[in-house]
Parts: sequence; C-alpha cells; structure tokens
Amino acid sequence: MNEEFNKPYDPKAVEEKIYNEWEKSGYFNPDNLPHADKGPFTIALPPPNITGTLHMGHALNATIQDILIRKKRMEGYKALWIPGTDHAGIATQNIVEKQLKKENISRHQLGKEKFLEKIWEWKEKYGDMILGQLKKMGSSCDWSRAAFTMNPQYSKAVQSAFRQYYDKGWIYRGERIVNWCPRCGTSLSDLELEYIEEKSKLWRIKYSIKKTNNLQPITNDFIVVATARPETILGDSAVAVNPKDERYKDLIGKIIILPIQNREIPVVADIAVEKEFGTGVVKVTPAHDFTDAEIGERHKLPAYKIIDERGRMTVESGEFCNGLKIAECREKVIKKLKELNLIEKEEDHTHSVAKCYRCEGTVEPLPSLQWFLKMSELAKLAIEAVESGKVRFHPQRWEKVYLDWLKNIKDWCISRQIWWGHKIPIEGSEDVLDTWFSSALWPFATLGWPAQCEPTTDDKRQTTRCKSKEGGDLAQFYPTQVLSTARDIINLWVARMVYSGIEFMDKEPFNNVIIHATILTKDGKRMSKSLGTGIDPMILIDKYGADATRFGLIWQSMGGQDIHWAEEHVMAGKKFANKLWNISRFVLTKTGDSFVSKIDAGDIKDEASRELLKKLESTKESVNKDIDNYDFGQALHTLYNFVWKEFADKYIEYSKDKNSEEVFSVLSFSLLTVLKTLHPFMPFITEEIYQNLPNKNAEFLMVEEISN
RNA sequence: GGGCGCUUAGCUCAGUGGCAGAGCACCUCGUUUACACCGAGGGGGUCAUAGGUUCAAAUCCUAUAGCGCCCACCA
Repeated sequence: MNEEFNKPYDPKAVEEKIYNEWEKSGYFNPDNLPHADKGPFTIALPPPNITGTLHMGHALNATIQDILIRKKRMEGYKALWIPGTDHAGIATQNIVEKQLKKENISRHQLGKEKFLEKIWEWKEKYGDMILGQLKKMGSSCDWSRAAFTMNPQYSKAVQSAFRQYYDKGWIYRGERIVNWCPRCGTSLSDLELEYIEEKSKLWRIKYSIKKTNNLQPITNDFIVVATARPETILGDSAVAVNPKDERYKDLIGKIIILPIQNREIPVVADIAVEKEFGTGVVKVTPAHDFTDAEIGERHKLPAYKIIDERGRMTVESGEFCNGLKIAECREKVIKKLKELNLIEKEEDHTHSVAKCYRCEGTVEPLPSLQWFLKMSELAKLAIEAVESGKVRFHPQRWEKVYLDWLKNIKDWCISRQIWWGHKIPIEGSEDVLDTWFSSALWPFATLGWPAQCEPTTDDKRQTTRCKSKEGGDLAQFYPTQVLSTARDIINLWVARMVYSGIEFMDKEPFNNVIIHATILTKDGKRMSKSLGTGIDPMILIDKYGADATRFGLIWQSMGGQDIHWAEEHVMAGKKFANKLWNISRFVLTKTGDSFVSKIDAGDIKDEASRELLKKLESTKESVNKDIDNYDFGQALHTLYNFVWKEFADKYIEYSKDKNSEEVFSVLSFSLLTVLKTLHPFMPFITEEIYQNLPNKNAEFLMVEEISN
C-alpha cells in the first residue's frame, strides 16, 4: 500500500497530481479512448463569458456535466465534452472600458484598434483563468478542442450563418424604434433588458382644445392626460382615447394645442388605450414609446425624435430643451407647466423601468437604423422541436417559458453599435452582431461547421443544408445529447440554438435540456459580487477540496429547486471523503493479497455478505436510474447512505472478526463497485484510491468499465 | 394584469395516498488498531392556514396568507 495512504484524507496532496495524470493520459479526448465501442456522447459546455471568473452556478453546472460525461465514458461511449468561452460583446467591452477608466483613458481616446488589442489581452488572461478553474473542479473536458466564439474558424461560421439568412431574405435593415442604451451607446434586443420597479410620479397635465368655431359647444376647454414622462410632451404628435369611451366620444377628431410646443395635434381613437388607466386619455409620442409607435403607425402620425443616442434632447425637441439631459429636461418642463398652471395633479406612481442588462443604465426607446433577423420561420422550427418532444426540458415546466416567448416573438435586432464582436459582413456597416448571434451556433460551430460541410440543396425549404463530411468531428459528434444550463438564458440562448441547429444542420442540437438550480444565499437573495453575497467556488475547493465542493453542490440539488446555499453540506462532503478514505484503508489492510475485483455472487454462502451484495446491486441500479433522470441529488443521497450505513457501519463492523476468503472478496468487490459508482460525483478521491488497489483492470478509474 | 415555484425538526432540505425522514446543530455514553472528519443511543415537528375527497392526506381538490422568480404595449 502506498505510504501516502495516511490519515486523514488531504485533497491538496491529491487533486492536482491526479488531474495532471488524467490530462497526460489523453483520455479526455474521445479519440484516445481504448475501449469506446459505443456511440458518441457529446456535451457542449455553455461557454462562460470572459468577463470574469466562475461563480457557484458555473461550478454546479460543470459538476452536472462532468457526472454525465464521466459516467458515459466509463460505460464505453465516445464521450466528448467540448469546452470554451464566449466573447460576450457588450459585457466584455464594458468591463475593459471600466478597467481603462481607472487609468483615466476612454476607449475613444485609445482608438478602436488599440482598444480591441486591450480586449484580446483581457481575453487571454481571463479565458485561461476560467479554463483553469474548470480544471480545478475536476471537469474532464477535451481541452484540445477548446473553442472561443471569436476564433477565426468560429468567425467563418458566423459569416456563413449570416449569409444564409441574408440570401433567404430574412435579414433586413430598417429604421425602427429599438431599445437603446445611452451609456453603452448601442441598441439591445428585448431579452437584454431588465425591468426594475421605480418610484416615480404620475403627472396629470392639461392640454387645451382648439376652438373650431363658436357654434360648436365644447364642454371643457381642455382635457387631462396622465404621464410618467412629461419631457416627452415635446415629441407628442397626438392624443388618443379609447373608441368606446363615452366620456370622450365628442372629442375624437378635435385639435389639441400641445403645451410649450404650441403644436396642433389631433385627438385619435385607438384600441390600445385603456379606459380605466389614468384619465383614459393618453399622449402619443411615436418616437419614444413602443405602444405609441404602433398608434402612430395606425393613424399615420409624424414621429419627432426628441432624444438622441447619448440620452440628450435633440434640436427637434425645440429650443426649450435642446441639448439638455433627459432628467434636466423633465425638471424644466414640469417647472414650465406649473408656471402655465397646466398641472392638475401630481401623484405617486410606481412603475417598472427598462434597464440595460450589462450596465444597468436606463434604456430609451428611440428610432434607429438597425439590422433585423426575421423570426417567424425560425420560431416555428424551435416551437415544433419542443412540441413534438424531440427536445425535452428537465424539469418540464420550463418548456412553457420557452414556448410562450417563441409564440409572441418579434424580429430580432441583431446589430450592435459597439466595437467588440463579429462585424456585420456587409459593405459599409461598422456595426457588430449581437453576441447571442454567435452563441446560437455553439453546438455545431465548435465541431467544425461550416468547413466540414458539403452543401446540398434542400428544395423543400429552399435552403442550403449541411451534409457533414465523413470522419470529421461534425459528422461524428453532432448532435450533442444534453445541454445543461441556467434558466435565465432559456430564450436568450437555448431557443436560438434549437432553431439554428435545425436551420443549418437539419437536426436539433440536443434532445435534452437540463435547467439546473439557481444558487441563492441562505436567506434567498441573489448571489452578487457587488453586494458581496457571492461565494467563490475556488475558496471552497481550497478549504474542503473539489470532491467535497462537488458533493455539497449536488447534495443540495433536488428536483431542480433553487438552492439556499448552505456550506455545511460541503463539510459533510469532506467528512464523507474522509470516511471513504478510511474504509479503503481498512479493506486494503484486511484483504491484502486477497483483493479481488470480480466475484460470483452465486458462490457466496455467508448470509450477511449475500445481504450486502443485494443492497449493493440495488444501490447501483437506483443511482443509475436517478442519473438517467437527472436526479443527481437523489443519486448521491442513495450512494452516501449505502456507503456509510450499509457498508461501513454494518458490514465492515461485521467483517472485523471474520477472516474468510469469502468475506475478503465481498469487501474488495464492494469497495471497487463503490469507487466506480461514486467516481462521476467525486472523481479525485476515487481515482486516488483506485491507484492504490493491488490489482486493477484499467490504467485509470476514469476509464474503468461499468455497466448500466 | 398573467404565469411558475416554494411554505415539513433550531438551520439547509428529502418525502406525492398507508407508522413523519436525511445532513448539520443539540444531548448521553464510548480513548474496541479503518475513521473522534468516529461509533452506539437520544431529544426535537399541529407537515403555512381553512375547508373538502377518502377506510386512510405532508401527499389529491378548493380557497386564503406569506416568500421568491418570470412575462406583459403598468400612459
């Protein structure tokens, strides 16, 4: 027995050494697996953004995927886990910009070329750091295939995808109201907004009605509109009421004198107006509100762009506020209206405001010339994939989130006015693509699409399809089997991968989607770096070891429920590792040269031994079943219970005064079986113990054969 | 406004029709050579509330309350 086999178990002495041995073996690459006689089993790691380091969610997700990959590898599949990182457009640009700001440099001072160099430097540093952290977790990824969403070959995939959409007429350019982040200076898609509740005011403002002639009696000489954004008065081009609202029936068609601007605008009837809200009269600002834009279109109203891309009032807003910031203009307008005695009432009002998901600045709807991808056909593909059951979510309830979004989808604004990203491959456009445009291609772009394709024409769908070249990765490893990811990117990413896979590869990119738990603080708050409520998985690894950290994460993942993080389960994992360590020492000391790796259960006569083997068998079955159902926590509980209660407390105690070959064989066989079954969950310690067995079947436990 | 999830021991959570469970914490005993990161034993719960179905409800149904999340054209 190895003299390292001292007590207690020390993960630090083991984990790095074992990981290096695994890497050296080459077995993370399925091409090198000695007995992979079953089909390929592929998982594409959701590429972490290069914006920082890994958090608990990444750690949980890496563990889940590693469990699946390691189990399949041991079962004889050509197991491939493709790792990589995402360039994460706006997020990365912002973080590098912040970095520069500390040195008092703006990206504009630096210039585009130099700035992009800085980002590439950042990418090298943090990209490597992230991959290093995945290794510390024990992730058995094939690093030789590591991908990055801005690698040269990946860029080719992005261009091919764009071209194919363009050739089909699904990409178009248009001046439309988009979500605009003045701080980032770019458009955003609907999914890139975060809404937060803000306390504000609702102002009731009097708009006077123009007298047409003296013969027409008018009941009031003004009407009252309610608004939360008085500064947009400057861009009003109508006032609208509900056509069925009896109160305002006579008003439809009348002319209103817009305050401050003194512009004449009509009263229109539109179904978008709710009779019950506010006064039932709404001001219409077609350039700066999505609903108002629709009303404007229906009534052919002019759109005055009064707010510009920097969040300042434009010339078109008039001399009154020209050049002011939005908030300044609001103050000024309110002051003026008060002077004119046009504010009837000012009341407290809470409403949700759209914020940029990357910088938290307020997003302004404004008209802008952008590129769009037509979604109607693509959405159909993604909907069908889930409704037909070809793609399944676990837990299933997330399918609703996916389908609800796809069924109400709008065209996707794919252009961004930032520097870091894939340039739109059209002459004269400086825009880059939404970072999710490239992420959407991940499951096949990482495997060599489109280089490994022979294009074939599909008349039915009038599209060029990819027929994967034989022998290449794409033919061999696409589609992947499972995707495991966080719930907040179901639509942002999962849905887009599904239709992209079908559109370009004619095959869903995966059949099963695991939506793993979200990890919250103990009192149910979001873990956040800025609030200091986050927990760094690397610190846990340092304190308790990677196996214990993985144990703690999985122990708490039950049925996809959110996890209120409790560190004591990681400590339990550390104790369990130590228990296993001592069990192994006992078994190895006791059995010595009699250690056997195979037994014939039928030959065992001893009653307690037969009983243990029965329980061992049912534990194995139960664990396999649970993993197949993605009930990882349940599987670990079952295994833990067997090892500690049945094997250690009962059988090992029983075996102490027995010295028969029969008992020795049951002890050794049970230990080996436990190591194999537990290896996907706690790979380091199980591998280390395996290395100390007197006779073993394989070079590494990682490639030991197990049956399912 | 719509949707989803949760509420079980001090804490974190399993348990989906048949005697209330685990980990941690707590108490008692135990320096038996695998392990004190241990072993043997123990205390502790009106299963959010109200009503219903059933021989039987933590579990199924209805309503209510609280917590959390998501979506929406919240003027």
